[in-house]
Amino acid sequence: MTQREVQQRRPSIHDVASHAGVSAATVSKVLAGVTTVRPENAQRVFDAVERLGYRVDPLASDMRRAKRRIIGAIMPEFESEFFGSMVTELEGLAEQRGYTLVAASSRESEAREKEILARMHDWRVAGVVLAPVRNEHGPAAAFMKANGMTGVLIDRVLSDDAFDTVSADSAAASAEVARMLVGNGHSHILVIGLAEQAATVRARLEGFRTQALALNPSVRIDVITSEVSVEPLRASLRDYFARGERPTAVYSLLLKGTLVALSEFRRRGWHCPNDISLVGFDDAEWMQVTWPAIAAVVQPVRQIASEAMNLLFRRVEGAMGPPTARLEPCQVLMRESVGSPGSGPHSGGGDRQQPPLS
Amino acid sequence: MTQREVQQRRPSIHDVASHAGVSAATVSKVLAGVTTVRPENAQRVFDAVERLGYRVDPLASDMRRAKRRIIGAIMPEFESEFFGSMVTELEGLAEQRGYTLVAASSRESEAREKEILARMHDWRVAGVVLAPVRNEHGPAAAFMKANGMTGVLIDRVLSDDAFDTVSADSAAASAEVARMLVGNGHSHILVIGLAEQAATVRARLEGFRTQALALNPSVRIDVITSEVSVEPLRASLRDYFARGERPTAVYSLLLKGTLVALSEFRRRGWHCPNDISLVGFDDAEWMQVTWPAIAAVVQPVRQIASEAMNLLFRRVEGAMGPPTARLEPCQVLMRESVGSPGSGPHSGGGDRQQPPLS
DNA sequence: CAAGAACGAAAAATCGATTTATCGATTAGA
DNA sequence: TCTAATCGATAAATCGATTTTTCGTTCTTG
Repeated sequence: MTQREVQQRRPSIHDVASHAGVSAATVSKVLAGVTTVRPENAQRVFDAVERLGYRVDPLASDMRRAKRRIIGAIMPEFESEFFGSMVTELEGLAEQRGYTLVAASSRESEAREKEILARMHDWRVAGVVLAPVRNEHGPAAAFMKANGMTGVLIDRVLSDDAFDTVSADSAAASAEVARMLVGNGHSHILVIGLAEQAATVRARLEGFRTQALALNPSVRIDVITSEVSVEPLRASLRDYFARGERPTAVYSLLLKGTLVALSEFRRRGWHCPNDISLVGFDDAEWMQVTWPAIAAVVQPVRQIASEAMNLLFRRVEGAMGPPTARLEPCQVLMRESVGSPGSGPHSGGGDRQQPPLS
Repeated sequence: MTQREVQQRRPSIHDVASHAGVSAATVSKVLAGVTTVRPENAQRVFDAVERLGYRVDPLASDMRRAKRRIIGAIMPEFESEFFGSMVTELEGLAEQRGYTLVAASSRESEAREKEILARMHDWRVAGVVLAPVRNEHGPAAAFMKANGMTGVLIDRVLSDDAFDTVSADSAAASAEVARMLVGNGHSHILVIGLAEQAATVRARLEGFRTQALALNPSVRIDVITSEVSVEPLRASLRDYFARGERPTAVYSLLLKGTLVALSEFRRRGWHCPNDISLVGFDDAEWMQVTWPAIAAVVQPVRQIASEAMNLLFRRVEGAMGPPTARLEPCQVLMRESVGSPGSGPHSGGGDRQQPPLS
């Protein structure tokens, strides 16, 4: 009966100690790799660990430790490929260093973001990777600052005076999109976006505008943005087209906008690239299999995740010095959704074109 | 100086106790809502909590407690909308009950799945929501059983003799797809899938086949599956078409397959639904904005998540009794990618059709 | 050979909570 | 009036590890 009860509950460090005939402190030292233990005793500890199938309880272990081996990750959402793979990467990197990642979605709400952060602070996480809803000046970053938390800000940020930041080089990528579109002869381009406040969205817009005007000073760039959600953006876009505006290309500053643009094109019976060209910031798996394939800016998820974790652990280990602001280069994928203006609906070369067989 | 140090480190229950002039045990009781405390003392505790900004340390709290308030979630991946929103839902539901969710991706590997599970067992999680890579008979479920862990299996499962299971009603949804396709006159249908071993994929196949044959005994159903990954599937599909096989409709049993099918259609210059019809299991946001919109089976993510958590917490709270196997109904969305066979490439009514304005 | 340094391991304190045992004061009952 | 029961609160034990302190041996060294 006692046998059974002992087997029910997981062995603790004391069980290992008594089986090995040493003290719990010695077991702890052996497992921590301290060398001042007699080899004979160390072997007995290893044997007991093996026999009992003992594993350290990370919760109890973190209890005594100054820095708990937990990393928090807060993303605006998990539904998109970008943040989904971001969490996957972060989790893998945390695990590699023996840390546990606790991830939560702020669901695009700054209020929720702060609540989650408070809860992570309760857990006394060693560090936080925060992808803020809006930008680096939100209440979440302020909370982290006020409570002396260590963290890294990613994605919708440019730079901060307290935290390291890592994001895609939006401006450079947008400049390349400008070269692609203006280079193809487009001189009336619509840019759509959400939350112009977000530093990166502004960077994308400015990067695009500057480069486009440099290449062709007479290019016309219309901008439609919405603060709140996608629906107002959809309404504005609908209005814009209904007024008779006919840009030859659309550059969407974010994935949701690309979807909105596509559905509005659908609604009006327009085809890419014959009737209008389209480029989107943020790539997704489906974009290369649809007809036409959608040109897109690919964000370097792995690099961002890896760099963020490197910076974070440097700070966790006590590194001082001014915060750094990293920009990771993007890749711009030219695809069939971009053509030259004026190749009209019946000029061929559009989505009816037969792709080469391998 | 001492002032500052005190402010550096977060207040513990003892700090609250001394500020309130009571013992730590009393503070604990007040915060737990025990009523045997003099109202006067309770008030002083609340005041001290307020003044110090005290919050319970969940790690220390869970230390003493028998059941730790941590739930583990293991998904095959985070990149897709389905598992992404699943994690979001699960996290919200866990939070509602005061639990912390620790999520990890098995990256479609059973070996990794088991390792993650072992690590969650180390944390002594109260329960686990496992979406197995293959099915309920994998090593992960065996590990949970062997170690007396409580958990719920979701998505790629049908039923189990040890754990409650929750999944989409694949068979019923597939039967509806069969009605849709056969009802539209299709008599040669290709079904593609991955990992036929997965119980749900088999259920989808059988649900489809049974209903299709019931409606038209002479319907021809070809099946292409691949065990390993998507690439062999793509190769087989390419072979199949190269041999001159010309089904009039394709039913993909999973999202990856839908993408593969679309890209193969592209490669051959085929259009939906003129040249071939397409229905996919699993919906995604982009499917309704592409041209044509892709008909799809929508899985009830919220219901699955909610039911899984209900069942899990029932077990966590000690409920006994035989495991249940829930099937949540899906919704089948008819879209433009499905048409009638024989309406040939030049018969109109396909992806060139002008959608109604409004 | 005795004092001191070095070494290895055990004992004890600690982390921050919860829970159980204990204790003093008040009230009830005999 | 004295004992027993009740009540509220405190002290102490506990969870499972890590870290610091203490202690007994052995090895140096003057």
